[in-house]
Amino acid sequence: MIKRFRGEWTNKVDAKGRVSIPASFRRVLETCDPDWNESLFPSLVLVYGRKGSGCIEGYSIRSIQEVDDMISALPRYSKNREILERLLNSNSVQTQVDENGRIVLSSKLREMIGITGEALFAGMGEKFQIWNPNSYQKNMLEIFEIIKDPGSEQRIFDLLDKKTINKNSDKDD
Amino acid sequence: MIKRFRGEWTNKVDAKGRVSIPASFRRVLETCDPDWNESLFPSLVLVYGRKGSGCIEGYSIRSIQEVDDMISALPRYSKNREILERLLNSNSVQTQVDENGRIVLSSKLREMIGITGEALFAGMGEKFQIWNPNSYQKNMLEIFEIIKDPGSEQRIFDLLDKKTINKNSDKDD
DNA sequence: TTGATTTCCATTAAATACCATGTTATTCCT
DNA sequence: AGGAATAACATGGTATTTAATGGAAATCAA
Repeated sequence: MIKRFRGEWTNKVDAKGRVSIPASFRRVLETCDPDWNESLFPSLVLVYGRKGSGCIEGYSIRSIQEVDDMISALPRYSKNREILERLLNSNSVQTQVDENGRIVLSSKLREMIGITGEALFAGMGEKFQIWNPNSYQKNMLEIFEIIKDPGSEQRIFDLLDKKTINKNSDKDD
Repeated sequence: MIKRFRGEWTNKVDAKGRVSIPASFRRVLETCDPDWNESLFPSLVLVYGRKGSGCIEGYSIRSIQEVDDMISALPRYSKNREILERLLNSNSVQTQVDENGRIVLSSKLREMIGITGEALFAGMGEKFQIWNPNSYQKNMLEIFEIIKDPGSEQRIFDLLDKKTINKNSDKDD
């Protein structure tokens, strides 16, 4: 059973905004949608509220519920909760994969991330991202810049070391 | 029960990218795939994101889950987590051994490590690596260069001494 | 009615399943 | 222990299925 979004896939976006969700991503959406069964098509949530990010994020139903639960755990009338509700709830939309494995990106969403003819899907474990391919390439270059120094790359991979994870996860930004 | 990937094996890669997984590696993949039983074929994850490495890394399901769990333990929207998701999730793909014991290396993957007609599999304990045979040979030469000085070889093997492992693992790079 | 959105159908390129063969390794029997 | 029978492996070729995508018909909305 596939449970995590993996890999990079580039698909065409037509004039109506239709784009295929990579097949392997659909398998994840299916297993992570509690209402799904083999005769219907999985739902997902698109979040466009992380403004600086330059991409749209796609969540499985199970995954967005975890985020929702964390928001719900915050004090009900706190300013921080209000902000998170705006960025993750107001600025998002629930949709459903169609019978051909596609979703529709509205013109509003396409303009927001500057998508014209192609969309790049990047698996990010519990969620995925949709990018303009050029923007994605730039973003990857920024990441390689960050880890260019072997020491800093090692520090990041050290986060995956059992002995150091607790120590380091505190000061991780 | 076989638990670790061991040994070096060279197998043919055909025009479609099909290549046999060494039989002993399959035994490891089987016992380390929680969904596996004798009537089906084990899954695995190929990671191509460690750019400088020159090889693709293969993980059993159990092995990649340990990595995934540690990533999931990091703060959900942190920069470090995003970097690790990119290197280990975006730059990876889940696949399954077929009934003949083969997997398919896509042309993208083959180009990435410069594989044409043959692939060398190197057991690395909890994971394995796939190399162009020539690149692998060069990599081994680099390793022999590092341990050429008997003192430095000894220091590395000293890491396997129970009394020194904790002290040394901190500054291990 | 007309413009936009959604459903349905068709095509083709790619991925996957299926079948066959030679070769090596293992088992079993005498 | 020797040799025959059997099983497992690596690998090549072919057939079938699925994915991605374009276009048309149908539905909805203003």
